[in-house]
Amino acid sequence: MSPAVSPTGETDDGALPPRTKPLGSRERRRIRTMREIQTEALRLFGARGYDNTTIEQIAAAADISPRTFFRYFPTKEDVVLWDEYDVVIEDSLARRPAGEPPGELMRAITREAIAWQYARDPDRLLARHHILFAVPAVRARFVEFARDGIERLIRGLPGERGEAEDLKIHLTALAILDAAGAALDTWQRSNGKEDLLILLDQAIDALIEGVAELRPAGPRRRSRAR
Amino acid sequence: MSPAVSPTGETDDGALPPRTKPLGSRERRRIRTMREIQTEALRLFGARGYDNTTIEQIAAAADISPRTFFRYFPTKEDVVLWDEYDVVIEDSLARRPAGEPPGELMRAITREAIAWQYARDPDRLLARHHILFAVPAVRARFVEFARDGIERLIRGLPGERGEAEDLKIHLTALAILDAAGAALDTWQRSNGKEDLLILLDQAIDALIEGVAELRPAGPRRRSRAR
Amino acid sequence: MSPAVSPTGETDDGALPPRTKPLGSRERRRIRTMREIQTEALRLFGARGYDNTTIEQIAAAADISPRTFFRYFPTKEDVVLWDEYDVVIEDSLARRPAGEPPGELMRAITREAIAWQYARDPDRLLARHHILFAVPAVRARFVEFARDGIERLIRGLPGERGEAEDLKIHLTALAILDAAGAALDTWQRSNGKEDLLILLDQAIDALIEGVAELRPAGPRRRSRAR
Amino acid sequence: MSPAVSPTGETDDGALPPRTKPLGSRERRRIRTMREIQTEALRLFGARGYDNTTIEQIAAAADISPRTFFRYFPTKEDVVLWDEYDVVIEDSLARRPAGEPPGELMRAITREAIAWQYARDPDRLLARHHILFAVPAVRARFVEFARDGIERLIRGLPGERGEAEDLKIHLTALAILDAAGAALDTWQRSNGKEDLLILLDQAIDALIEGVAELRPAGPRRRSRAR
DNA sequence: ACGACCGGGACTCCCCGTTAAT
DNA sequence: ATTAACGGGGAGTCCCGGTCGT
Repeated sequence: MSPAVSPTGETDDGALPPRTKPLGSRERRRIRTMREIQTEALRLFGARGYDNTTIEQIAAAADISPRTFFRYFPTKEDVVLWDEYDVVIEDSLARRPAGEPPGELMRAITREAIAWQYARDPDRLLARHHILFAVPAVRARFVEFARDGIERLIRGLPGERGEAEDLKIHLTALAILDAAGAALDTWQRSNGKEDLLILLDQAIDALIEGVAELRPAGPRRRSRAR
Repeated sequence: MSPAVSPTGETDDGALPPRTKPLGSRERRRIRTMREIQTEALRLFGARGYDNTTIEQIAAAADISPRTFFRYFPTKEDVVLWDEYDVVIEDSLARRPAGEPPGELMRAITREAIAWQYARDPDRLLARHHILFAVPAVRARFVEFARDGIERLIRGLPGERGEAEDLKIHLTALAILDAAGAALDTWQRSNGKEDLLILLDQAIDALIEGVAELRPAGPRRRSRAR
Repeated sequence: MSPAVSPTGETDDGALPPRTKPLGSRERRRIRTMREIQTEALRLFGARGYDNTTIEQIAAAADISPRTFFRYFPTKEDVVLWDEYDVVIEDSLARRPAGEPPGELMRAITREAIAWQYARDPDRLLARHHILFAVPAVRARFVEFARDGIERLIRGLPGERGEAEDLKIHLTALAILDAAGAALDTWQRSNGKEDLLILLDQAIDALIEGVAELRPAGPRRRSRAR
Repeated sequence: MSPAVSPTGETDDGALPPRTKPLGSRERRRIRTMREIQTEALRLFGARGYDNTTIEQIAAAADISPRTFFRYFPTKEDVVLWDEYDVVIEDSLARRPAGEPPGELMRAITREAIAWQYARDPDRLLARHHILFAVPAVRARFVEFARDGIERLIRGLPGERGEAEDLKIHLTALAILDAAGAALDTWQRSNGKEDLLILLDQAIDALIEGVAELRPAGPRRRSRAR
């Protein structure tokens, strides 16, 4: 579990990755506040459990009012899910080679997003995924969140594709996300002892193998050439 | 909206499956009550929206007390998700040929569960999936629900398998479920006009194609973590 | 300010007036709880002001949860407005002579409702009207409340009347209510020193005089016989 | 929905009244902004309902910040109530003949205020009163508002009167306002089809008739309090 | 088994005060 | 000198669970 060393020597806590366009001071401040709240929340969740921690307690610990908590995180679940790599994704996208097959693109984005958090603050990632694993409501929201991300990504893809093609990409991306989820789960169960990125690769390989064993159903009912 | 008649003539599609063991009269009564509650709930959801309908209103419409609602459905979401095929699954399982590859088994179970509802009461299935599609919380709970089903199924599988093998089955099953979800979504968006089972087969074919295009990552091990 | 002496010798606190049909034990209990809550609320309002008192404080003083407060009183305003004579009104109605002109009926009902509270617990009535007078939101809700009462009463009136007749009754009732409001205001400003019922009669007389001085506008624009 | 042309040929109905002192440019600008905000608000209220529209949405539609909304309108209700005739009232007052009986004065002012809006922008008046009728909180605030107006007017009346006289005026004015409210309600329920000013006259006539049927209570003093 | 009653936490909305930016 | 941004706080609604009596 190698802790993150920012390549830039910036001293401010929570340096972000090199950005195409830097964030305004307001945005920076907002992110810092969110991280502070998250820090307190994760601490309390770890100590007393997710369900046994109320927003009021989190707010008190973070020295804000309950009302303000909701200004930053629309729901209690979000304080677990949030991380800064959301911002990173579009950067990743910009760096992918043109013409890369969409499936590979999805995999690469997923991998980078995870790797980034993993390198930067593995403890926080671990704490978040302990809860993610244990609390259905949080997990559910995560899935929803990821699903939205996929749709946005597909819509953002260059070129014209048919519905069938989009469906293919969509399902591939979903399967990759499930694989990532499984990797994260295993990693979290090992308490961060295993190497997350290796687990991720293994999960994707397992996915490829498993799906390859399915027989296409198509010919049974459609005229499309066998 | 005509109930599905499979063009292939396969007998399993939607036919009322022979039950291994019949239900007790108490169980029957419970199921009838649940269906009544669900009927009223779906009617109200359709008329005023899911979020604008309170449990109190559902209870009033179904002539029960709010408290009793929760005796039948642990949450508001469940009244959308619930259907009788839960009971059907173990029957399906019992009828699968021994030695069937797990992936195929998962696909067959999924297909039968959907086909059963589709043949029996397509309008209700449609109403439920309209909501499922529109309300994130319900969708989330559905995913959770399905995920649990997979784990139970895997644990129930005969024979010994290693962790790697289980992971493979797990991810394959998840991918199939996602495909089923996509098919259901498309079907629901078409307002039931399209043939659900054909959509399901198409989705699974799309999944197979899409995942086949991924390059295994395994061999490269861990040249660089990031 | 003569305190109420219940004509019945019942020892239970808060005896209600002789009822056509007695209330169930559940209803009795509910009314007692509401009075307890109101007592605490009025005490706090008197001590610290209406706006400076939170529901949480009232709930704490009444030994209930805030949630329960709202089960009894839908809004904070209602805890000021509520009194038991709501229940009394239909009794009053039943005792009015058949064929009484609607205007007189309205006046009599209003008078009895006020007189009942006035005789029974003038201090409470005074405390409530101090707030009613001082807090616009409460006063507003009171007007709304009274208006509803009038509409219900009109609908409950026997016999067939045209729209024009209903309008006449409606406006007369409203005017009487305003007179009652003015009487209550004056009474409250005198801190209960004046005789409320005399004030009420004076206000209604003033209303009659004042309106009598208006010239009908009708003939200017309508064909109806002068 | 044709603006009213009074059959009587009276010139005061709805004509833009000559202003005693013109408004400053700042004031003009303020009024224009308020009208813009109100326009957007009424549009949203009509489309999605009063309660389902948040201040944030109104602010967004009017391109201002939520905070700024409150600089123009102290509450959400006020955006419905506000209109420009407030300014008109003192003009009306100045033009009334000296020595006019107070009751007639009240009636005339009320009538002019309504007629002015009715002639100027009947659609807006209708939209406002649809909400006024449907949303208790708004209606309540309107009553409060009108009541204040009455008190200010009475205080502004020339000459010395006793308390009894003031009470008479007060109650008469209130009754007239209720009549105006009833007329507005009927008009609004007819969707603006009926002639508002005729309805107003009819309502006042009904009031006069109804109150005339009441017997003065005065002489009987206080034979029995209950 | 059911219903009535109550508790509690999440969450939204209105509204206001303070601070910051223009 | 306005305007926006931010934070705070109270009211109110909803979901859901526990308890008790029937």
